[in-house]
Amino acid sequence: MSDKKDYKPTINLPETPFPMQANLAKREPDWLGSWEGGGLYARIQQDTSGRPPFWLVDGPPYANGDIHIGHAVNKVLKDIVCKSARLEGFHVPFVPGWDCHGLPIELQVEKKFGKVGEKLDAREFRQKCREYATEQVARQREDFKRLGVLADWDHPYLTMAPSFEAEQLRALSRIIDNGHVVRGFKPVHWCLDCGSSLAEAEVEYEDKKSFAIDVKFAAADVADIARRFGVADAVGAAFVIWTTTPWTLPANQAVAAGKDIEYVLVDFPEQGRLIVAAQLLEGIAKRYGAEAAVLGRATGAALEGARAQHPFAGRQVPVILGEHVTLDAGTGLVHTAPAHGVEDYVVGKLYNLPVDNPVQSSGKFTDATPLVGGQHVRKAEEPIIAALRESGALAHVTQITHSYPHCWRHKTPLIFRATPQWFISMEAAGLRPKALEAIRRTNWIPGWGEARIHEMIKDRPDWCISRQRTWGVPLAVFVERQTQSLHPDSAALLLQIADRVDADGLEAWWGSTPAAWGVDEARYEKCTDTLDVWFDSGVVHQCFFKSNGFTRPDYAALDSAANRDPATGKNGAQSTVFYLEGSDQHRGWFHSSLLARVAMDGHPPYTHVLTHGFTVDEQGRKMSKSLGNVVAPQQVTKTLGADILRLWASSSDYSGEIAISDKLLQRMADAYRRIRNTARYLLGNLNGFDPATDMVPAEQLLAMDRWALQQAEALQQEIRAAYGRREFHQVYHKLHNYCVVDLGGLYLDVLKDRLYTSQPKSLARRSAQTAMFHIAEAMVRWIAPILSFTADEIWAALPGDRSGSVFAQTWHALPQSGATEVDWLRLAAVREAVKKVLEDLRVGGQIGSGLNAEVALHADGELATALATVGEELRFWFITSAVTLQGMAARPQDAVEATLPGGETLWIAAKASAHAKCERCWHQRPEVGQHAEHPTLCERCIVNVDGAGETRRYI
RNA sequence: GGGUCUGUAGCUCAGCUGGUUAGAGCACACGCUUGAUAAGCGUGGGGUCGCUGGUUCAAUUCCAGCCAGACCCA
Repeated sequence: MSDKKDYKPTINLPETPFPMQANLAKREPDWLGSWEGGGLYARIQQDTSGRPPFWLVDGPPYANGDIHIGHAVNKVLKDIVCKSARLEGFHVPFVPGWDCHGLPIELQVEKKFGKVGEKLDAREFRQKCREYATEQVARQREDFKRLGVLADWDHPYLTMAPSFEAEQLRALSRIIDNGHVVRGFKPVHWCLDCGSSLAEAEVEYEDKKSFAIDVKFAAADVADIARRFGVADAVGAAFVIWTTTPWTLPANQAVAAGKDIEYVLVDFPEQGRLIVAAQLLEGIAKRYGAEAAVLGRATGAALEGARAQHPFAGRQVPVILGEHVTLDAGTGLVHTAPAHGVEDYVVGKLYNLPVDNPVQSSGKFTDATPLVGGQHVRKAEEPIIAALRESGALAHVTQITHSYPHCWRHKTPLIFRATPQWFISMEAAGLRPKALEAIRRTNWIPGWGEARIHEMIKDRPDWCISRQRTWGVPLAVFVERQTQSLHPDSAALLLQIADRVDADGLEAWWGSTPAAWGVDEARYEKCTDTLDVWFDSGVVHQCFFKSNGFTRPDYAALDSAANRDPATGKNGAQSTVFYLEGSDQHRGWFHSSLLARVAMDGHPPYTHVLTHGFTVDEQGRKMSKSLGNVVAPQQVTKTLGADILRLWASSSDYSGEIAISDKLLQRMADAYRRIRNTARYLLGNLNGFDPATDMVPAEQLLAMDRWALQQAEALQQEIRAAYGRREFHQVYHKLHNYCVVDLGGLYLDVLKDRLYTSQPKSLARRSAQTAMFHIAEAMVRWIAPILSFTADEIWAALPGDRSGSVFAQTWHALPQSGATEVDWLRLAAVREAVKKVLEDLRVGGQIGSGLNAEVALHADGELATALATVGEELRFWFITSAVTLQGMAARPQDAVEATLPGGETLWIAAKASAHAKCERCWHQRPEVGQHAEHPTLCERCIVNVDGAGETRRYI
């Protein structure tokens, strides 16, 4: 045996199988496999079944195309909400859903198999749509799963499931029964190429070049006009309207003026006497290339009721007042065709104007239409303009380019066309005020969501729920042939139909005759419309619970005073139904869900509604293929791993735009490594620690360990609060800062000496391990909602019983160890000051490691007392070889003054140690070389190696 | 054009009801360590708080306008 002893084996270095390299992209799929194989979701639901419920209702993505980063963000945020709610002690079912009907799927199927009636009949076409949607759901489901989203993937809800569709018809039955459904003729976006109306979401705005014409509507009674303008003579006077849709002139029913706008009667040399808005006269004169003499003035209000001659239809139309009349462009007088414009329709209703619509579904004018009878709308404009010119009614013509609605499929300009449609009326049974009240009782996160949806509901027109499509849930009602009104037993019949659909699917309706339902075929016909797909998803609150075997939440109870926070008046104090979607859904799903539920029973469908922003690139631009800034979630999971994507999703304040780029993701990977390594270090030092036998009681813990646990407790409260506010970026920042600053930069760094050099089973080491164990127990839960894969991996590596899943746990109860007599904040401030002084020595080349130095602190008063409490052990705090404490007066020449944040000052003198370095603990101590047996060790190391072990009290 | 928002260091975020030299972390630079080592520690530089006015003794924080961006609607 050599006389040189090897002390390395007496050092307790961290050891753990938990790898430093996560290799997430490669390993996550294996974990997923074991989650699925072990029926993790079902097991957790079972383990947590006794808890109060927390419903997160999944807004169904549309079953078409692969998921993009926006889908990923949305589902991950939902998953974080669910997982954190479980930690908070709730039972949280998370059932994913898909929106399966609608036009985009029809288009995909058309592309593959042709239009309905070409190669496939409607029934076969629907079957193909169903197959297509099924494939899409399967694809999207795999991508969502890959993100680590813990949900009931084996039992999703589908809007095309017969049980869902049946329940949807029952919902419609109730809404009809409550008197909300009305039939109307309304102008809707109409695609001349589809030959059908379009949903709002199917409309795209693009630039279009249009004729812009000024048209004269001759005054019908010039004496009346003269009187209104206070002039003697108005012979030849004409109202001038401006329009960019000349084809709508055949349907003109009025000229609209602004109530408070001032109009002038002017005389143009060639055009004659014209009536236009005073403010716009200058521009008009420029347009006509002539000067005009003002003859008289009148407000719009004074013109109401005047009569004008339609330029070619041979009828007189009234001058009416409309709030939509502006002075932005034109003449201040607006051509009004109720059949071809929403505002025109609305104002027309006030004045009881006819909604006569001369345009047929084919896009051709009816034969009876003056001037352009039988012609196609697209070919009608030039003849109309020519005729106007000929009759002298055309004051001006030009072309302009403006933003105009287009069909998203054909990219062709749309028209507005009044068509018979079914509506959920905002007024018929008081839906609007009820909905506005329901909004007030709902928690909107962020708070401004309330104002946003309130403004939308306040102004929105009736909800058109009828569509002329093939792939959808039928508007299964019967209509009287003569009057085109609903069968009086519609609500009851719908229930009957729903039961058949439940059993046999939708074809039970499509293939049926009225007689099959006991309806008189001579008098009633089947409505062949489908329901708007927004109605499908809008009744998820009714359908999915039933279709998936859950008891539906009691919406009345959710909306009752018992569930209301008396301070805020908001529902959800006891029981929660949570919706979480992108901010576009204020107009979309939040909106449709609200209207549908309120129409059914007057209650909001949710207690909490959270919205997030959209993803943009690092320069704040939206993602687009042409910009090449698209980040695909599939690519991220394949390269960096889902936990990196999840960490990114959590790191950003989602209330605004959420930026993503490869660079940002790389940053997240760096942050991830830091968190992972912190966990790994904790695990490594728990080597040999069995909580069942080695745990140190709280009151015996060393002071610094108790302090560390207090910090962890304080942080846990902050993290819980942040999860509760759903401010996940706060969780991320707090967690990361904790790992970097509190643990890495302080506690764990200082702790190393004790962990490594004290005896394995000593109180000194067990105390540290106890604290680290609790910190790890707490931390694995903090990160579980976000870094789910990593949390599971840590969970498995932690000592103790791990038979349950980390996702079924509640927050870790950290031991209440009580305050310590050490003033840690002061000590931390002094530590910072010492580090600066040491850095000066380092830069000067006098020391390398801090252990090369010894420090003398010169302080008085409370600060001196605070330091003296810890005394000798301060050297561990600063990670230096020695620390001495003296009064200010005794400071040497080279001492450096330091001022603490609180204003206290002290002097710090640091110098390189002259003593030999202990081979074992690396402290430079005078005792090294003094001991015969262990000449290379310091005193405490000798005790640790050969004796009873050193005693630590504080650090 | 209307509704609802957003704009603090290169990046992600703090800055409560207006009040001393605007804070973190990351990134960056320079060191240390080699017993968390494809790790860890320390020190340091970096912001006219979107712009312009206004209120105030005092504004990143209140008001108005403007600019840029997002979602929704027209």
